[in-house]
Amino acid sequence: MPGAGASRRAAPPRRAPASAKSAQRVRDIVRTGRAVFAELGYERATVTEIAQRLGASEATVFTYFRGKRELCVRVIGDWYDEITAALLQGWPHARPPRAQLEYFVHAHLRLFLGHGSGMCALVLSEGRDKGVAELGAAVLPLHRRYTAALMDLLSRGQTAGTIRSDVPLRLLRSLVMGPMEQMLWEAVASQKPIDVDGAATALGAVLWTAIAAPGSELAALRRLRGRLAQALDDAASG
Amino acid sequence: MPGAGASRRAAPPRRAPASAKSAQRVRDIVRTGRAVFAELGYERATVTEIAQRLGASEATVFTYFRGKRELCVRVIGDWYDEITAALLQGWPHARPPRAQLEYFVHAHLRLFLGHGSGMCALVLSEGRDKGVAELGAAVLPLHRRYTAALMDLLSRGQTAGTIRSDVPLRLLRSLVMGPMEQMLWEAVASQKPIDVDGAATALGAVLWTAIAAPGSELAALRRLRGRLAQALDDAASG
Amino acid sequence: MPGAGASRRAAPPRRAPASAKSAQRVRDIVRTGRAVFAELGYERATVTEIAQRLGASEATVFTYFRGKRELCVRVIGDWYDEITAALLQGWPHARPPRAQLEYFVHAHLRLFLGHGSGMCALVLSEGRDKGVAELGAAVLPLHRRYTAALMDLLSRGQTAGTIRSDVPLRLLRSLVMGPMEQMLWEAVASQKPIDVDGAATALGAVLWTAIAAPGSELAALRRLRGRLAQALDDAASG
Amino acid sequence: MPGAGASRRAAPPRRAPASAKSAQRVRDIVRTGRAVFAELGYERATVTEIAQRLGASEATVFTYFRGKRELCVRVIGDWYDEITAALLQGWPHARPPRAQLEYFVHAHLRLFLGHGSGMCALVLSEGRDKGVAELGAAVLPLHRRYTAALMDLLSRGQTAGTIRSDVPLRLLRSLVMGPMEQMLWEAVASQKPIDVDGAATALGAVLWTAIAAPGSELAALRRLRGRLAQALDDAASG
DNA sequence: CATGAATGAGACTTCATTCAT
DNA sequence: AATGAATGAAGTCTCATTCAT
Repeated sequence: MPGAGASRRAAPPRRAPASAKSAQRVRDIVRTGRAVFAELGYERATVTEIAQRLGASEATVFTYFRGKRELCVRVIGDWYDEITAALLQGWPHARPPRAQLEYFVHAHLRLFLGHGSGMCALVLSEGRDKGVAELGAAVLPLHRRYTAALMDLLSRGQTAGTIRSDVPLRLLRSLVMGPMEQMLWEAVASQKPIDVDGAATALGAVLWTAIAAPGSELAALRRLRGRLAQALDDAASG
Repeated sequence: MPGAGASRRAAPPRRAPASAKSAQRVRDIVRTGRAVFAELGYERATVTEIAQRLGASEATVFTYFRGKRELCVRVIGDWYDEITAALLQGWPHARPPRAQLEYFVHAHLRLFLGHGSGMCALVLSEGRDKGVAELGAAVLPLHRRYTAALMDLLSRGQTAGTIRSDVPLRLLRSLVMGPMEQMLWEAVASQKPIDVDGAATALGAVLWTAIAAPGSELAALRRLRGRLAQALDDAASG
Repeated sequence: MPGAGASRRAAPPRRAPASAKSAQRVRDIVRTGRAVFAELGYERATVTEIAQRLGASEATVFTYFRGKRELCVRVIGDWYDEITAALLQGWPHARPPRAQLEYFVHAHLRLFLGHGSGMCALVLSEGRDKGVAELGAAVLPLHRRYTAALMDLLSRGQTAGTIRSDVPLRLLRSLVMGPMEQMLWEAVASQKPIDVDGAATALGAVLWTAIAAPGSELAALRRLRGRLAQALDDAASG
Repeated sequence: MPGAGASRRAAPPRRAPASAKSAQRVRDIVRTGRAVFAELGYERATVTEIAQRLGASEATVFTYFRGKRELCVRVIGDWYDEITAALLQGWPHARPPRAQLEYFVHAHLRLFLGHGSGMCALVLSEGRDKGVAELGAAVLPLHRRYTAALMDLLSRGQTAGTIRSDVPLRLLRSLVMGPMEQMLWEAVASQKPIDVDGAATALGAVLWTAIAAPGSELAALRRLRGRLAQALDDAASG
């Protein structure tokens, strides 16, 4: 454990990214790192490769980042910043919930599949790897921030009565995000570009019917069935 | 019927697994490999670790498997054989579609989270890693076989009119599998055992409403209400 | 008079330290370097660390010193200048040899263990490292200068007859310095402050009896024994 | 009894050194490692160099040793085993204390300066390095074991009255070992072979007078003189 | 059949040092 | 005079994989 002396600096590895030049260098490295990580995944990506594409030496990368993992965290964070901003920028606040959901579905697919879908695979796969726990821990809050608008939409929908309230919010989120992730994986696996718009429209429609509040009679009947099932259970076990 | 899955094992590893002793050796390696891969993930698992737990030398592993990747494919295949068999064995063919769906949800969560959820993480995460493309390619048909019964159920449901037909079959599958995968990830990430039964029941109900044919549910519920009222009447007057 | 020691600094580092400002800069670097080298030892100390504590850039250090090694040599030289001056300043020239020896023992321990004993370890350990041969070569004359007063004392003692003359001067020095170095190492290794005064007093007494001239009869007898042993040897081998 | 050094090698790195071949390989690596560490010191020695001289790959070294540090500890331990055994093997238990001391001085110089004196510098210098704390910690008990016979000698001498009792045992040891270490350093620094026998004889004599009980020496010498005179008389008259 | 032993190919990381500004 | 920035050159260590016995 070299350098175990006294109070070394926690944040930057060696150089303070104060100047404009330095900041630009950091941006370059992050951009190149994104390309390599997206293309190869975390484990197969090497700092050597990143440095080569950057036209710099490996040491330069380590001048700005403490290591491969930190760079990857930064790359993912950077990407989330970007897509979160893009998501929010176009959010149709004025439109009805269903339109907002459709916007989210649309935007989500488009953003995650943009630029070769490499980042999608990186985030969805390595972000959960047990081998790199810190990565997962770093991704979680970013993802939460990214889905915050959706959660807000669902929550307000429940309050307003347009979205079903018989299901906890978290499950609603899974109901929306889960199928989308499936589609994303299929797209990534098939390696060929899919019709994002078409898929998004179809998915949006389906998801809405899945989470929308049912008609009043249907809702009442569902409640009736639930109570009946419960009563039967009680009678059977009591 | 373990090992019967598809046409894996295209070329024999190095020598033909002819004798019974050899077959037993293969089984032992696969079992040990499953433990190690489940515990550490693909990248962090080492052949050395597997050999050590096996009480054999690394070379022995390579006597029966062409390499780490092939062993992992075999481990996953073996596991899919197991859970697919378990899934089918208890399948309630005689019961109505909704019950079958609920069975599937239940069984799926239970099987994927069984024995420490390590295999769940392995399959869901590394199985999609771009770094090990062959792994993903090998997992896909296994997963298809695993979900075949569900697809069949959905397909027949559409034909019978109990499941909505306004959505292509593949999307329906995503609608079912996606939310479940979300739950699995949450369970894996939280590291603590969850109430599988409770979650399965809740999820089953929600998923059914999401995929059921709208009209059919309403009609079925109305019938239920009618029969219930009749029964009450009979009881009162009898 | 720091820096006056011997003929160090054969070639100017890079630019002539002409101005007063420059001289001050050199002093600052040497002071900071002493702290870092003392704390971490030669190998583990880094120019980066020194520059950071200095609040300057690494390049600045190289502006004034040809490299890490040269800086370290200078740091050690500076330190020797200091302790040599301190040693001589309080030297009790007027008092008898034994008192002078005791003063030396006292002062030596105090000086070498002062300020955390880091310099003690640096000089005793790294100063002899073969990996940094130049360091050892640079330290030797400094150490000689430091012990010059002791040598003088011993020499005059021999002449005066108060210190045994049956032992060459160099061996006498080892007889004095050796045990002290042992004590210093024990102190450094144990990491805890020792009772310097007590140890010095005890050591001083012992060392004096070890180097003091014996009574005349004892001395004569020792000479007799020596000649006898020599004669026996000659007879045996001749 | 080489190899008897405590329970080092807590867990082998990867391969169990069970077989004879393996044990031989370990011996070869340790021998080569000794040469390289002795020649270059700990920091400047590289595993690459060791492997090259061994005619093997670096990986082979790491197969048998967890790392550079562990190998160095083993090298030093091995060396101490050797010199401790050699020291004890020739120990003149039957002879008087002074002869034993002279034997020790002789043997110590010879052993530490044997084979190029590289190990001497390694042990004396790096063994105390703060940078490699584990090394120092590993060397200490070995050195204690090495000096155990000396300590025993001193202790018994005090009890018997032949060695001065006005000084604690530990200080006595410093009084003996310290000057010897000084001589060793001078020998190492000068890079040229010294007259070990001559130096040892001189040093032995001096050290004895430094630690012997004052009265006892005088008495012994008087007896010697008496017997010598008697012998001369006899020879003259006979 | 089993394996002990060896290793090639790299991965990540560190640092003293240079140079243009 | 000062330094921000870049890097060459090593260094330690890991592991899947091969092969002779």
